[in-house]
Amino acid sequence: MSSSFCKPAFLKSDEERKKVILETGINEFAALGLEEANINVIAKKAGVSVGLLYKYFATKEDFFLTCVEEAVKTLEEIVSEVVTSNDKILVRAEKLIRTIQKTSGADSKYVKLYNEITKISNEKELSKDVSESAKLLANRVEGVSAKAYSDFIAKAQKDGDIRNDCDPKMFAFFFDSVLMTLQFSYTCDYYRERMKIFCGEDIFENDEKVVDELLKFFESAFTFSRSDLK
Amino acid sequence: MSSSFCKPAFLKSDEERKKVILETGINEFAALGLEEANINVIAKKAGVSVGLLYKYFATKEDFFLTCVEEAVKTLEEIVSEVVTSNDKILVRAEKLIRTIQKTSGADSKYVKLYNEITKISNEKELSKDVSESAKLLANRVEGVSAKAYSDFIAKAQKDGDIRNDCDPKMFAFFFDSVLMTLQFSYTCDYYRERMKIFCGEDIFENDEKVVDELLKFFESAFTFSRSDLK
Amino acid sequence: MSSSFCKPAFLKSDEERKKVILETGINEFAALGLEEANINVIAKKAGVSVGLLYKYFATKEDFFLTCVEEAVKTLEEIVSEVVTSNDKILVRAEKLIRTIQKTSGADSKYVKLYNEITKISNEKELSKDVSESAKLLANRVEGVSAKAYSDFIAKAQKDGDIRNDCDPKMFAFFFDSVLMTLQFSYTCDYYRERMKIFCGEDIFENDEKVVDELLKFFESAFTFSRSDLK
Amino acid sequence: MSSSFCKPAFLKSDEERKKVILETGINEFAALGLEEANINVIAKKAGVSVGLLYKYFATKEDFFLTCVEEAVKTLEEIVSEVVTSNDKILVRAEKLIRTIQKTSGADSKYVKLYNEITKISNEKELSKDVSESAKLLANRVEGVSAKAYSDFIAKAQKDGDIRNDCDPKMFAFFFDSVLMTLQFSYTCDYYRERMKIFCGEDIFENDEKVVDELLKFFESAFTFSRSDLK
DNA sequence: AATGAATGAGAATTCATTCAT
DNA sequence: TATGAATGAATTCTCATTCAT
Repeated sequence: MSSSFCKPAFLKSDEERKKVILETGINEFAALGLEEANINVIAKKAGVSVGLLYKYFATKEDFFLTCVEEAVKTLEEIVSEVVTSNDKILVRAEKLIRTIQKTSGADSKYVKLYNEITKISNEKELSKDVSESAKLLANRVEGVSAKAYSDFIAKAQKDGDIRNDCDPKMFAFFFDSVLMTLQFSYTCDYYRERMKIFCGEDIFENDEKVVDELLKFFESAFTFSRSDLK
Repeated sequence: MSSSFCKPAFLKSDEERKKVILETGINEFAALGLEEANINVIAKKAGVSVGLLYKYFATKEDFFLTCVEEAVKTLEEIVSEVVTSNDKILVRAEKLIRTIQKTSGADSKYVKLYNEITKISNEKELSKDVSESAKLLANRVEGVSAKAYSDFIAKAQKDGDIRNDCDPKMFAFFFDSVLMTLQFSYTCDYYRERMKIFCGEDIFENDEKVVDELLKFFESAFTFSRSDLK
Repeated sequence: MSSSFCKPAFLKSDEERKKVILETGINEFAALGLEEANINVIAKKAGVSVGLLYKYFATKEDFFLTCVEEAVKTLEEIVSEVVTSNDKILVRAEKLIRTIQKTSGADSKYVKLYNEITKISNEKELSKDVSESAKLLANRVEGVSAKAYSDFIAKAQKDGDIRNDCDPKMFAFFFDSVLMTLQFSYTCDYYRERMKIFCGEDIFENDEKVVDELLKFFESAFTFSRSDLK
Repeated sequence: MSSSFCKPAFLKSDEERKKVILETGINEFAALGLEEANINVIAKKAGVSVGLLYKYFATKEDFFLTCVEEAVKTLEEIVSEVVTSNDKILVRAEKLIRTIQKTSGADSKYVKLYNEITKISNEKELSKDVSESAKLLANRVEGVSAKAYSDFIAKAQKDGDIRNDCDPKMFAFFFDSVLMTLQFSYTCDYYRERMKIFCGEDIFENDEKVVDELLKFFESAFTFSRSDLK
């Protein structure tokens, strides 16, 4: 909420410029990571001087965090739009899947940046503050869906729509895990390759198949089992 | 097959030394990442000279890849042991989950290193070869499970054990996605936090609950649904 | 006479503003030195814009010199007041010592700035003009006392008050050296420590002792010796 | 004693190189001061790489302190040689004065560096450690003479050589103050100018006069006064 | 084979100075 | 006249890589 990683000067500055700086930052950090990205290069690409960047952000890390925050905000918006609808669970799942598939293009940088954080938080030697802050920021995305998912599952249980012998929170976690992995598969090189290995080289030309099969998987998972398996 | 990112000298050198060097490298790269890790520091920690390291590996990247290769080999072994058993699918799933839970300690470095790769493969500016090679290496881990899972699912379908209206490959992908995310949750800081958000602060003191719920989830997912959901 | 290192605009500006700017400058330069002091910070502290500062002074160095000039003026006033009295030499000495002891608090910045110059004038690489000008300015303080002291000593010799086998100028120099060092001891960290080493940790709580002993020293020095020393 | 501002690597390095590095550092720091001196320039002048300098010293400040330490050691040697002789006080004084006059040439850098410290210890914004350490180091020079002077004066009092109604410590302080100022006058630009103002333009071509007059001053100061002054 | 001292290009950050408003 | 946002050269420090021993 309180965007606390930039200096006041940044907030006061021109909207257009703010946008350009954040966008350039997000692009670079998403493409190269925190360490590899170069402040001087970012400044040049954004069409401002290094000095100005340092008027706006005390350190490279603060600038990074501000970019992450922006990316997270965007993701939150995308996610909460779909997540807070009143549709039945499978309808929502379908919407989420299709959003993930569409998002892969232009907005992939937000996901990539988010993915970058999942790694950074492990790194010792990085000032505790940076990794901790990055983690907290990115967790906001999870926060949105975690609550929405488990609430919805709980309600669906009450309505008798889905099995009631399961823990809504745990199932929400499994549900989100598949979707998050799918998200990465549509945006990050590595996960893309991984998905191809599992699903075949042409899987990314077959969006409908992905929707169908994943819905089947979720439908099944949430329903009472025949229980003759074993 | 043996992609060999090292110079012949390394292969010829003492077994013990090879082991120490790789272990130190894996530790450091897992803890700090490719950029942040320092060759001079690794050399010191491994008890050899930098010079020798450069006799063994042409570049830092080559050394990194050799470490990744080693980590991947270890993961492959761990995975294939469980994956290639002849148990029914849920028995296998349980074994995998318990392995993941046990592995979190000592062997976490292999997973962390594997996680590092998922990021690197996105990075432009990194010599194409490095990210490409890292991707290929890590994908070997997927290769093992992808094949095993989909084969097994296909067989289970034939046997009538599980629903036959689903694509074995796709389901194998979803299955693995949940497990991989679980794996990360037990080893990487960020995913750990994420799991807590979904499942509660004390989830890591409740291994049995995780096993139970996830098995329920999988059992359900693989079985015919009551199909009255909508 | 008015060496004027400032632009005409400064002279024309509001008295109050001039005062604030010089005071802030003197404070900062005294506390941090020429290099370490920051024009942007000074501007902020003085409540004016950097731009205005540059309307008033062509360079940081010019601003520094103007501050030095002001400090020197103040010191000159303090010094000449005491120095030009008509008292006997020891009475004057006592007044000087007591002034030094009292001055240590609020006006210490002038002495510190003066002390800063003693260093700057050594520095090559600094535009010749700056160090040269600083030297000339600060020497004005010396000028006042040098003349006063040697004149007085010469007169005292004529009056038979003090030994006449000594060079008034040289003795004035020795006299001033002790007083200047005392001055620094009461204002600058380093000299303070040095005085403690010589005179004991509690010397600064014993102003009277300092007065007494130093007067004894001076009295003796200026009087005919028993001459049996060897 | 424990030269604790450099890394072990420096101590292990070639004697000749150590000498060159310290000498270059002392020269530069003496000429330009801590802030203005440039590590890259020093490295070039010393004929080594910046990298190596940073192998030897963790920071610019540490390098500076090592140089100061070296300068102080040299000064201590010079001082203690003269100071600890068994001569009568005026004989010693003469030796000290002549040493100061001779030292002015080649060894002036040590004095200049020492003078630099007297300023640094005032500067806020400088890491406390640096100024504190510099102060402690330089105080060692004082330590040597403070002890020697007051001991000697006390002894001379017992022997009836000098007045016994004065505090040996205080008189030692006044004695050293004149000598220190003389020292600076023979080495530092500013004090040189100051001495000229007091003693005349040609004072530096008149070493004997300085010796004579200062000895007179000291002789007188230490002897019983005729006490008819006032 | 093995060492580790030495290199130097490159990156983050600062701050005197300018200039459009 | 006054502002303060913007500039970018310059500085400290890091670390992959080399090479004489």
